Amino acid sequence: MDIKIVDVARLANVSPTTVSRVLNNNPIVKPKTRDAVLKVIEELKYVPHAAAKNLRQQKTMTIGVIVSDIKVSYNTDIVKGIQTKAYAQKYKVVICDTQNDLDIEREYLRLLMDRSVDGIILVASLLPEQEIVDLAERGFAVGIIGRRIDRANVLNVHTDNVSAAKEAVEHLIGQGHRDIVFLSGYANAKDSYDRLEGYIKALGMHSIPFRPELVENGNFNETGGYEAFARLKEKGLTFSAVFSANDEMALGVYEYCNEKKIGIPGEVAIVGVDNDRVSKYLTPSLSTIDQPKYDMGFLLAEKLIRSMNGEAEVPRVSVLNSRLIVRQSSTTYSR
Amino acid sequence: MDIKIVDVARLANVSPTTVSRVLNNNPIVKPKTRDAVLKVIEELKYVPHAAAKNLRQQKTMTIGVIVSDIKVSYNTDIVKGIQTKAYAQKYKVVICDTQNDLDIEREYLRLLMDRSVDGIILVASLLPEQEIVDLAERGFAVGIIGRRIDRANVLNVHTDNVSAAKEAVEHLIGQGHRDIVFLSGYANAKDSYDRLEGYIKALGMHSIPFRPELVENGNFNETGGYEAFARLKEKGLTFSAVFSANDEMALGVYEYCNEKKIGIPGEVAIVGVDNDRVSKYLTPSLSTIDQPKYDMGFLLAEKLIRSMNGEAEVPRVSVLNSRLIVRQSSTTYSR
DNA sequence: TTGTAAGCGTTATCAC
DNA sequence: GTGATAACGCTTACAA
Repeated sequence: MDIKIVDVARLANVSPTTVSRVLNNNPIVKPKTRDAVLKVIEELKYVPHAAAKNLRQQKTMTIGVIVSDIKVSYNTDIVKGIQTKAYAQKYKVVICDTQNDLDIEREYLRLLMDRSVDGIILVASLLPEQEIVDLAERGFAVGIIGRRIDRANVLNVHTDNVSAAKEAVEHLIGQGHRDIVFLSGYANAKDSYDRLEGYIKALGMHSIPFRPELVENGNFNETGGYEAFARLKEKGLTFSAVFSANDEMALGVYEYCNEKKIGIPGEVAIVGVDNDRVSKYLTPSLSTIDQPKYDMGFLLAEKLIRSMNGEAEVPRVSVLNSRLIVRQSSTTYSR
Repeated sequence: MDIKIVDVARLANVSPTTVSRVLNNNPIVKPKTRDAVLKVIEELKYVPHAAAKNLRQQKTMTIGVIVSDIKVSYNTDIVKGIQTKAYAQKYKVVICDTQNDLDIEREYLRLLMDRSVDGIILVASLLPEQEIVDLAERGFAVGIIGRRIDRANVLNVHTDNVSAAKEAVEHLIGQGHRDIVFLSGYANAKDSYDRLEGYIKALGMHSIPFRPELVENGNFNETGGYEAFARLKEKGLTFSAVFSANDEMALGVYEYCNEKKIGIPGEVAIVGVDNDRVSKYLTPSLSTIDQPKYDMGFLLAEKLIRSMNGEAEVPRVSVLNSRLIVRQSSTTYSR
């Protein structure tokens, strides 16, 4: 437990420097010496002390990932992508879960600024854009996934929410719907705003008037979706379809419909966003927009690592394509 | 970015020691000095360097959690419990995802042995018991969740798998079933073995002969469950119920039944284990054994922190109760 | 109440 | 090829 490099050095009859060289695979050491040292390391079960190494080298080979909620499959899929790239490059990954709380997110950020990580990735971040920019300006390697942001030194991978939403709504229109609800997320979330834009565009392309009363906020979670849908119903509004800015809120709609015996998709068709793990298991299975979550994580990790390694020409922003997965909840002919 | 304690000290006209005292809330510093120092810290946006601090103090205030798969809700629920306790005590949490690969698990373990964490928690670990014991013997603070293990210096929280399985199977028997399949996990998993024991006990208590041909291995995953169930069906065995050692495998059974139009619970009743996030969304909803995952995480984190702080009398092993959640998949009268 | 100086365990630099 | 030595940035005796 408290064996250090000098202990190894002593037992192997070499200097600490040599041991260090062996540890770092410096090819200059004579094979014979190297083997002797390795034997002692094995014998003593020596493990280098990370803090000492980090202090001396001023880097940690670790990436910090700040996630809104580790239980959401959208986030974990992204994390998987990050991990895969990171490990391949010998980077470790530290995951921090903010529980969707902006203050906790800030606290974590401060925590990670102690240089225990070489770079930071934000997933589903609530942080105001300016604070992210500040971070970058202070010299930290920062990337953000899922949210569109185009600022100096901030790496970004996102999907085109506008056109994805448009595709989803057009799909509903194609199924014969004209009165389509839009369930939005937090008002301040750009994601949500973009989806609204796509929704309006789709309506416009088919000459369907935009009815603002059909837009309701469900705060991106199940309960919020339930309540938003309940409000719409209780107002007595007429509509035959729902486009939900994420699958979680759609779950709330399912629940409400179950309780009130409202048939899906017969009486209400639904399309969500995120392709959450549960959505394909629902009855009826939920149509949704699938984002290439894993790839987004992988790609941003790659960008970040390249930029941490001093590469100047790392493309700052990448846009990946999402795709509509049509399942039972939006198709009248099946079931 | 590279502001250090001396820079703060210089600007505040004090010694580095005083700055350090302010940072660590040492009450001995005069309020006036303290304020002056804080102002400079703020001004310079100084953040202490973790590696230097860790090196000097020989601790990191970080707990490492090694998890089999971050996508499985069983794991994330536990992690949430760990986090909550840890953060309350000012500990950070590092999550490592082994992707159910024993070699990756070993690699992570080696990584964490560099003293970048003060203690290690294993969740759904595949590691042979002896290796865990070795870890503890080398002086690391180690805890393991979900798997029963009673060895010196290894902290443990688990549930009583035997009686939980017994309860589930007795529930099925109570519903009139006598020919009950047991879908097991990896052969070497103690968890799975315990559940088998409970299964056999329950049969015994109701004088139902144990039929070994009704036990099939599904490797704890969806595909495995599908295939195991298919093998049973193709052998032409008769049975009216399935007890699956986890919910994932039950998903496979659902899939098979869907394809072959086998009615659940009419033709086959099913009970799983884990209360996975998806299980309540299935149709029919899946009866399952719910373990207090969050509490398990919380409790083990508490044990670990206490033991890292040198408390001698930390109870090594705790057993929590799981409970049967009866849903539609095992009750003939409903739906 | 504050400051001086040593030391945590590595690795980088420079000799040999 | 190998080794002595300084330095990374902080905390903690001990002194003042």
